[in-house]
Amino acid sequence: MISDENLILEEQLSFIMYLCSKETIKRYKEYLDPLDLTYTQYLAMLVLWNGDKISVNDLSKRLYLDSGTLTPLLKKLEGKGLIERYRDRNDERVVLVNVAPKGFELKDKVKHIPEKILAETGIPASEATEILTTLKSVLERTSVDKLPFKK
Amino acid sequence: MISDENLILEEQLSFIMYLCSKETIKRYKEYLDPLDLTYTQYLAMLVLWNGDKISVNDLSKRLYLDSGTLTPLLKKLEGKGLIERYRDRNDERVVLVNVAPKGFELKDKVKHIPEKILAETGIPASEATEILTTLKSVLERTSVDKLPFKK
DNA sequence: TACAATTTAATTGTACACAATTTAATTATA
DNA sequence: TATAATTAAATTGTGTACAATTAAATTGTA
Repeated sequence: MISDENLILEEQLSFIMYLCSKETIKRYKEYLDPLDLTYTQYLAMLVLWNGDKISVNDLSKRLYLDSGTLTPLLKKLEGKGLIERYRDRNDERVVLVNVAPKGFELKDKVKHIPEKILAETGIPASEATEILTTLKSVLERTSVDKLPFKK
Repeated sequence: MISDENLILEEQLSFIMYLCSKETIKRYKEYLDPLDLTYTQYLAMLVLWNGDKISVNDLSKRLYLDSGTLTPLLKKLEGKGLIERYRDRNDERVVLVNVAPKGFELKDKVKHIPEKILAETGIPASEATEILTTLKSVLERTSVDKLPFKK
């Protein structure tokens, strides 16, 4: 039987997921601040480091972010000299992005952040992998749009 | 052996947690929009519904939000007539908050949202409980500040 | 008891996050 | 082929989220 009293903040899965995300991003902040990168900028760089040039549209699908978030974010990364932005010659609607030379230098500095944070928190890598699998499955079932994970 | 290629966006636990949180909040949005509540406002109301009056400071600890976020949010809830804000007579630094009559009416309308969303996503309640336990444990180990979960 | 230290909210400034709209370019079709 | 429909980014507006600072009230202590 579900009474009103079951509506307790700390028992809400959505709230705990929201806190896990926020607190983890705070952990990243400690490492990213000295590199003058925000967490979202770091995510964008992750995509760009591991690939060739990519359109804003494709990047938005990978990151689950729309152009309203990405456009200013990419302009900031461009302003720092980390990426290059330019219109696609074959389709002038499309804006392509790729890492600039200065952006490649950063990769080595962020490479070990995830391991460092896991170590800090004392979460064993094996457990992290398990949780990752679980949450990927949650995401698949929760995700609203037909994006990469939903496919 | 950890190569650069392990730095793949979709394999980052932090990113998947961030997506789970965002996508879940989008699910809530569908139910909260008609009630003119944002997700964060809903969280604040959850605390207020299940308790007496509370100070902004204590609320901030429950919600893991600082006054920079809470002050404008509470002013909005007050503007909608859902809560009352007033200075504590015994300590004028403290602002107390409680649900207004109009705010109580909303509780019945949000009560079943979490179950509805679970049903939509097809995640069984038993699995949700398991994931909740797992993520509470992650939060405890990740949380930076000495807040409720860290104790 | 004066005054320094602390506490509590509020304020300021930066950076998302996303819905809705707009603009420009491309594609589809009458 | 002219025009309607679609697509891609950018823009606009609202609402967090948080660090840093400020201002007012309270507490601690010399």
